[in-house]
Amino acid sequence: MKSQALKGHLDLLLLAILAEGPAHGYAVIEALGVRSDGEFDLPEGTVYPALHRLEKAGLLGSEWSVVGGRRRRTYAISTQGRAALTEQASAWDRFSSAVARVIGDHSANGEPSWA
Amino acid sequence: MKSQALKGHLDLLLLAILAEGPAHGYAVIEALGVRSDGEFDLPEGTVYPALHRLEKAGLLGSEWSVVGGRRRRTYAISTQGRAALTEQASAWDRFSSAVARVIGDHSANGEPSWA
DNA sequence: ATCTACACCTAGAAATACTAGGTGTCAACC
DNA sequence: GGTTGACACCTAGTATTTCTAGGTGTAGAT
Repeated sequence: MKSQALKGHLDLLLLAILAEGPAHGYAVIEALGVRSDGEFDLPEGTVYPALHRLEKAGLLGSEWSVVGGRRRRTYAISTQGRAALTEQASAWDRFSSAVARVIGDHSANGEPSWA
Repeated sequence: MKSQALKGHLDLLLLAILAEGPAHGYAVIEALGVRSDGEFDLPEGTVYPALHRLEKAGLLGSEWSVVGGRRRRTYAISTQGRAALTEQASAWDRFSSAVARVIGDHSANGEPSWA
């Protein structure tokens, strides 16, 4: 817990989207927007470098293609990526319920600890 | 949403702890550990600068004292800080439920979008 | 005397996410 | 024929956050 207890969660989101099937970067951004009901409208400058990072880490593979005259780089999750997804999803569960415990429970208003 | 959609959540945690009553830095770290059931065991180098930042931003006030021969800096949340807490708590709710929507729902496995 | 817990601090490194540009294709519209 | 907007990719540099790795000093117990 001492190590990066408050890490970012973008990798988890990207892996989750790609766990449903291969997609290219632009489609990943749109899927995140749709699946989050508009909460996530991530700039390309955030997502593309992250995809590159995940590919370099072996969690994704990619392939170029041309569709309708436009080139696309389609990413697919790897076995390692699925393992990372499982791990990060459970880390998210722990993290988010810990946050809930901290911010909820505003009832225990007895003596302040500093007396 | 386009702007810092994935911000860190430390400020929220600190404000939530201090909303229950004033406390000094070391006590805040311990309270976070206890309230999160050990999930958050944050290094001092993470927490102290964050408290300074929040004070500079006007969300906290602080006062020095000496207890048992040891000097302490006790922080208290300000009115602005309470407003920020309310705002950040609801941002957290939106954020965490959006994450849940993205990583849950692994059933819709129809045609991949890339055809 | 030394060690641990308490209690504070900072500088610099590492990582993350964003801004702000850039390239090029295609379809629609004027 | 020219512009505009959606599609689709990219990177360099910046801002911010968080962590590492030290440092100082008091008090109490061994």
